Amino acid sequence: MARRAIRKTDDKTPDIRAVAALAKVSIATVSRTINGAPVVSDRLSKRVWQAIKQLNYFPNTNARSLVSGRSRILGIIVENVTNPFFPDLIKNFEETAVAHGYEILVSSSNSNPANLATTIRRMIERKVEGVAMLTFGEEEPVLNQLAVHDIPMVFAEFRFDDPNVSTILLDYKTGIKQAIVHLAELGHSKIAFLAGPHNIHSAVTRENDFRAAMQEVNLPIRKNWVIECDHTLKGGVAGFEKLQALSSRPTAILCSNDMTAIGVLRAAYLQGLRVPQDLSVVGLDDVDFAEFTLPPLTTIRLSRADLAHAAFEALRQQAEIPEDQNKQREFLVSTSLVLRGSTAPPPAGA
Amino acid sequence: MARRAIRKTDDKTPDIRAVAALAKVSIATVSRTINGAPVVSDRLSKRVWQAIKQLNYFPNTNARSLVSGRSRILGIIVENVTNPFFPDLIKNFEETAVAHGYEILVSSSNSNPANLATTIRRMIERKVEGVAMLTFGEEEPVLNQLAVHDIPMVFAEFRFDDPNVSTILLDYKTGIKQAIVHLAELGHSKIAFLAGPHNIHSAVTRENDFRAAMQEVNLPIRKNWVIECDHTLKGGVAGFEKLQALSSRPTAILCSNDMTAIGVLRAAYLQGLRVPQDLSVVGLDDVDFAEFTLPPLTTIRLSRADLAHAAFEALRQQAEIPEDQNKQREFLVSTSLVLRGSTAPPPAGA
DNA sequence: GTGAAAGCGCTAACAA
DNA sequence: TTGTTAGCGCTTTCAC
Repeated sequence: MARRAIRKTDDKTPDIRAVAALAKVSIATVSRTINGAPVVSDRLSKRVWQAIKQLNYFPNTNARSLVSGRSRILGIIVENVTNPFFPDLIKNFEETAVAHGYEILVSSSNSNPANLATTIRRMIERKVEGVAMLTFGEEEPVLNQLAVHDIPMVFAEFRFDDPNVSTILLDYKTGIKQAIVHLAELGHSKIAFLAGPHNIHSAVTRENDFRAAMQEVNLPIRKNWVIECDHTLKGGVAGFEKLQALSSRPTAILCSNDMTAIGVLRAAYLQGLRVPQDLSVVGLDDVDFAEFTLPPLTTIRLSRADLAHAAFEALRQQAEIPEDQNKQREFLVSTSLVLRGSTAPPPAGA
Repeated sequence: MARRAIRKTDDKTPDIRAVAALAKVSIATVSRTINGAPVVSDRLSKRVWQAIKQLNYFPNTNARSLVSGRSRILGIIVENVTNPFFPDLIKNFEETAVAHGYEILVSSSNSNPANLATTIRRMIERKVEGVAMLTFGEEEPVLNQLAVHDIPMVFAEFRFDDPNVSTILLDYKTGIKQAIVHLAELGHSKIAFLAGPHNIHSAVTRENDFRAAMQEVNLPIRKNWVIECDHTLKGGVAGFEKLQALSSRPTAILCSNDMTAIGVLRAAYLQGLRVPQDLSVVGLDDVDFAEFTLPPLTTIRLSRADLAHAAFEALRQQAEIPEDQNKQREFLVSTSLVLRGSTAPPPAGA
């Protein structure tokens, strides 16, 4: 109570009224000046900015949001697994958002339903203006809850016919084709594919694109050489061991993601197989440390920056473009091969 | 305008008044129920929760913050370099914060002064209740700006005598001592240290702790074998090459951080030196992919989870414990050696 | 072009 | 124990 009284007089952080008083204008004029309303005269505007500086005034975002109904906060939900792809995706999304004056709420939901519910609640309570759900699976529960609250959403590889929902399509085809061509040009014809789990859209798409690319360059696809793994390092190790157990082995392995490829690198090393001399390995994602592996991993880059930008842009349009106008509802993110040290011509005898 | 009218009647998101009306109580009772005030009778409380569920009501955080003066938002500022230590630190901080009902604002400030200013502005405008500045340097500008706004802060290895400021002390000594003892027990006596840049407190501390540990186990410190690097992979490569250029070379290298160690791994590999048979390497940090390097890196773990917890706890106490009560102002985070595959006895002839 | 005044949805006195 | 009411700091009509 005493404290309250003191603050009132002394160290109260300045509000819009204090600025108005100092600039000898109304609070409406201060508000207009700050928000760049085109009507304020230069004379008053100057006085206002001067007062703002003098008082070291910061507008209160809460009050602003409360009255305007706009929070300038966006949510992002990703898988919270050990895959280093996602932290980097969040970082890119955050940077883009902040550059445009938005804040972000990040979800750590471990594809655990209870966490997901909490996440959604957090986002609704903070009045997010849009949610990017970049999980490559399990979109439905989020979709349903958020739709009720009329919150724009963007998904990856998941289409839904609602004006509030945008989709980012990932063009794996281009990068995968480049990788297969690269391998073929090196002289490989025995190419295996370590696939991702079939319950994830993106894994299935990647596998299909591998098959298509192989056919386009007229290379045979051996049934034994396409193995479902789980997008983890351990899965890569297991996949590699299955391949090694075969009597006829591939000279090159394309992996559905980088973690799988890193598992292959590890397993090959332990078995005394040299990469790339004895075996070529290609990943997909281009996670940050793909360049730090030994040898540095040749991989298909799925740019997190591009993906993040697309997600942000989709949400921004939903939030800022009036309902009756057309907005882009589909975005395409491409991939491309990054050559590093894990590919070489097949060994002579192979 | 038409839209406004429609929303007003039909699809307006329910507010506290709607809940009160449906439950036939006052809005104060609804507020008390939601916030767990101990005075509400079971009878009314039940009616209120029922109404909340029925209307699918979510409290508006903006309104709450506006009136209560508490945002339940914390800020975190870290270095935004390629060092993978930091994203993980953020993730841990975020998880802890969310678990306690806080949101976080992340700074991407690249130790660029303009970005820093923007970051601080963002945080002040959103009324953060505390800021964790885990940059290991450049604390002063933040300190000064935030102090004016009476915002609690926590720093790493940076003490400042203000009731609003807490400090996290990092006990590198324990882990470094363990590493040196480990190496000595393996038979190494020729141990080099690839230091971090001397303008970062933590780098200096690490180097001092290395020197102290060496003395404690009675091992000589060769001047040539302590080299200032820059905590990057490239710096590690350069440091290794300087060591190799010497006529007398170490059999083991302790690095000031993991990125440096990974550079050494890389450079050693390219020179045909086998780790750990020909050379033992130890890192410090235990970044996520230290276990994915070849060989997996033996390193001194500085737990990001512990650091994040300490930072959160420091801020939480500042925010929640009344001014006149004592709060913990110093926190200690320890380190410990993690044995993996990059250390072994020195080669026979060495 | 500018100002007065009405709330945005909620919490916390204060009254009953 | 419950209700009434006064704002929190701001944006936005609506007058002037």
